[in-house]
Amino acid sequence: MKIGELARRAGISAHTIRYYERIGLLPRADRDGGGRRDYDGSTLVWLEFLGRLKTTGMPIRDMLRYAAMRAAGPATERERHDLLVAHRDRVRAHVAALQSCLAVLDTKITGYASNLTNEAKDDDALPNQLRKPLR
Amino acid sequence: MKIGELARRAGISAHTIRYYERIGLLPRADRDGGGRRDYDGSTLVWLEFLGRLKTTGMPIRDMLRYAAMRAAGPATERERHDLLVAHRDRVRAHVAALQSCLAVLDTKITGYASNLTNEAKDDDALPNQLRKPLR
DNA sequence: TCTTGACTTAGAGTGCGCTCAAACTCGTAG
DNA sequence: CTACGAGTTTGAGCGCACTCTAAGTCAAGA
Repeated sequence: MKIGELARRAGISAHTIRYYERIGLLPRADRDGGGRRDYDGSTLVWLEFLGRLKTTGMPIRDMLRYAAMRAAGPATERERHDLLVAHRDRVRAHVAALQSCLAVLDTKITGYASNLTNEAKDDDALPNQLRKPLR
Repeated sequence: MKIGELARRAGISAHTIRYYERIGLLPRADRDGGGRRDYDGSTLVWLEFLGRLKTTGMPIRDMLRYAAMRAAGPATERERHDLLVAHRDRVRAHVAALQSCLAVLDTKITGYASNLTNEAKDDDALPNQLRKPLR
């Protein structure tokens, strides 16, 4: 698989794939006769996993640590486990924070919506000052 | 309230508050006799709301749009409502993505954990090749 | 043979959101 | 009076994660 196809399948740009290789997030790719990168399916699987880590907000330097451990073999499995557990905990906390923010957003949206409804229903029935303020 | 106290209470730096004022996210603050910024509670409330937007990943340029609408008065309420609804939808989608990533993380963590347990229990009972691979 | 398009490299540039520096002014405590 | 800490300004610098440029190579199709 050439870099273009891998990029398309992983949903990132070929530029980004080369960048990842440069910084060590991807191992140096095998080359074909003309010096072009040639990938197999395992790279796609790895990129998909990196995408999960990225979606969940892991910084590249931590992905590098994980990638280095992976490359170092099974002796690092405990460390890898611990890194993922710590990351999962952070992600869970972040999801909780987002949900609390969503509740605030819902409240505010409801406020705007009822205000807009009132305006449509009884536009001049109340002076502006008596409407529920929105902040 | 001086900028230092506001910063402490909002959980951001005074630098950041001045930066927000510079770019128009905060209105120009009232000054005391010596030209220092003097805030009332409403600024803290606004900063707290901005913090929610930030936590949920809204870029500053969208916060600026929202702030500009707020400053423009009640005529923009429908637009503000729509902006928040669009944002809420994006946040909900992001939460869903995070939860799907969390499921993948859980699976991987379980894989490492069982592998670590096996190693502790019957370290030499199986050749490495027969262990469940972890990717 | 010629053209097209995907690929190669090293390195420069971009956008975001701060974060800090330098040089200065105040108000208050000792 | 002096020292200190907290504030002021403009503008530069930073860390992150790409993203693009320039100049060149290569393989396949018309």
